[in-house]
Amino acid sequence: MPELPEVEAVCRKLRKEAVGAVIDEAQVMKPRSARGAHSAELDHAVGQTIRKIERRGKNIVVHLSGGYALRVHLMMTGNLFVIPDARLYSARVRVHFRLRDGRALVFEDARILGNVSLYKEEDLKKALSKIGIEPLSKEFTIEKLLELAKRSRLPAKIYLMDQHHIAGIGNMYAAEALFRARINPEQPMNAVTKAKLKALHQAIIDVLKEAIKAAVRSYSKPGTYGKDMDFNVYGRKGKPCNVCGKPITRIEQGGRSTYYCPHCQR
DNA sequence: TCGATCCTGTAG
DNA sequence: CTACAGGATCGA
Repeated sequence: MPELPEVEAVCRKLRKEAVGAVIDEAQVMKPRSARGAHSAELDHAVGQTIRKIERRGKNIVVHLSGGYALRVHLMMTGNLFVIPDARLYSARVRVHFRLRDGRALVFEDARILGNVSLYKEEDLKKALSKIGIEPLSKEFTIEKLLELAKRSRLPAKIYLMDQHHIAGIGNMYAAEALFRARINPEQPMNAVTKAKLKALHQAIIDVLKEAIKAAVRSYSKPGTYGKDMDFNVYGRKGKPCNVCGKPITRIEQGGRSTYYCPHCQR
């Protein structure tokens, strides 16, 4: 499920449903799903109250009483949500928190790539400090992006997906933002013109905000996974560009697919 | 900085 | 059957 907008949608829903609940039991079905450096045993979550839900990049942070916090990363196929009856959970649930009111907070993850780990608040802060700037925060200004871009020769697409610089952008929205800013995904970040970086700054913000709206709307509706938003380039290999009509190209960057319009993005 | 790797599901 | 998947980490 995850790029910033989808993670944001998950967080918003959890804020309504999970805050105030008390965890009575923590059950790890797949040990791989509960690994994590510096993480404490999940048992420490038992007896604690869910105080607050935050998002940092693509991470979900569930603040608990007692100085602990859960960090959840959905990776490719994870999801975190509340089920009405703790006993009725799917086979894909990897971590299960039974709540005192009979419900459960469950981490579902088909591919077992994501993870849930418990930290002491202090340690978590340290762990998350390596993540880059939040693109929807007021700190993410044009000047900030210009300054960041200057320091990297990474291809623009790889750069956008690298969580150390800007947090929360993944394969789909990186491609979309680059298309809107007319930037070639292979162009080194420090070689992108100032005008295009300005356009990119706005494109990132617009794309993410639109996607959050779409994700919130479609979230909870089954079968809408991947259909939050209409894309100009992502997944459209060979189809006509919405601007110039020439075919969209697919290339590989860092082992991932990149879609773009070679005519519009130079 | 690159490539392999972690896993399973699904589309072609 | 093979190719590919909205992600990140690790070692060489």
